[in-house]
Amino acid sequence: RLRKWQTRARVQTSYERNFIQAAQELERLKSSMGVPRPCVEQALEIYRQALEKELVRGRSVEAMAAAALYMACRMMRMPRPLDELVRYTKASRREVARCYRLLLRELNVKVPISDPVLYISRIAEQLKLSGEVVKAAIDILQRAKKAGITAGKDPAGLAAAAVYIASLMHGDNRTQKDFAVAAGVTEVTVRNRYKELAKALNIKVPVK
Amino acid sequence: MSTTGPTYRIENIVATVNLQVELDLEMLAERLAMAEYNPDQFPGLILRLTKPRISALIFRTGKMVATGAKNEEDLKNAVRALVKLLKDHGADVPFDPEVQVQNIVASGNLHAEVDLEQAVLMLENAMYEPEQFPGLIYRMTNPRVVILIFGSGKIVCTGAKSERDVATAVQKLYNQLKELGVLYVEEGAEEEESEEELEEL
DNA sequence: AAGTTACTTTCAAAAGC
DNA sequence: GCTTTAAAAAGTAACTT
Repeated sequence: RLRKWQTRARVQTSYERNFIQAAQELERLKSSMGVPRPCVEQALEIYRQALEKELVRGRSVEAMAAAALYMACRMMRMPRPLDELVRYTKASRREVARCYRLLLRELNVKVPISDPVLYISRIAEQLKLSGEVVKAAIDILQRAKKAGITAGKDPAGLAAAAVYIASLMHGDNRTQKDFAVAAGVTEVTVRNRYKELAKALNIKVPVK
Repeated sequence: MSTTGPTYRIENIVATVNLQVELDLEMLAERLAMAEYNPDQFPGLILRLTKPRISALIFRTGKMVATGAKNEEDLKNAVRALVKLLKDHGADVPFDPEVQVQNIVASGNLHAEVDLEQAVLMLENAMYEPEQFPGLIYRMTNPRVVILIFGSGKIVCTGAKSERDVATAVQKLYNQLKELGVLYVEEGAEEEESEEELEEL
């Protein structure tokens, strides 16, 4: 056994072993969550940098890999909510969030500010909405941002409400709950954002 | 009429007290009805005072942590009350133990809305993740405090060891944000905000 | 849909796991 | 790192009524 250990130690450092574990975990997340390959590749690069800066010490490979993937998806402009990502890992939300903050601080990476517009496509896909509706929703969000009513709000909730309003204006008859589920927020949140957006942007919704 | 600069109010003071003597927490827990003591869960005995509403964590080593005070006066009164309480229940503790303020939490108001997206791009050591928390988290270097900044202009300052640090930090934050041009006052509300917070200093 | 309660974030100290 | 205390901010969530 000693010889086997020596052989392994010679060809595979702890760094490499850890990296391989992370790569396997990211591969698993990719297939279970349906994350695009570019995001996984970006996550691998982030994880590699984290390993080089020894940020993985004392932390679980799963938590750091999940945090790297979360960051990678945002960098690739294909954000996945942290709460959704956490459902596929055995690491706790708290641990993943802590790793993410560590990566933000220690790596010289720029993660774009979370933009509610990026949450529209996923909602639209799930509800099979038209390009017209998507365009209208994007316009609503841009106006909302100019009106200064988006500060501190969950981008997913803002996106859900914008798409809901855009759908109503295009004669769609799906409920607030459909949009809430698609966005991963509650109906209460969609309703609150909807009221604020309609009021601030003077949006009149056709009474069906 | 002047809703000029920023205002703040101390919400909580955390302090440590060193009684310099070993304490029998088991005995104290038996004699003090209001005491909460679950050594399996936490090594400290928990006492909640009601006069000034302050909570104390008392440890075997004679060290304690007092939280909940809104001013130094309440803190001093609480320490006196705690000392008397412990003495009355068999613990031989000194009358005026050493008290050290460890952290001060204050809420505040910049009286102007803040463009958090712009602010996070221009401030060093700032983080803004609306997906997880509505406030921008700003780590100020000097004074060394952490400030949570909300879009409404309301803030929370924590980590300060003195009220002076809070005052300095809040004013400095206001100046920095103003300089960065990320503060906005509602067009028709330059001089309002109805609330009664005249007692903020 | 309104209300209530409760959790997210930040901080520091204590003793011990 | 965790456990426990307290407190505020604004948003979101989960129950009740």
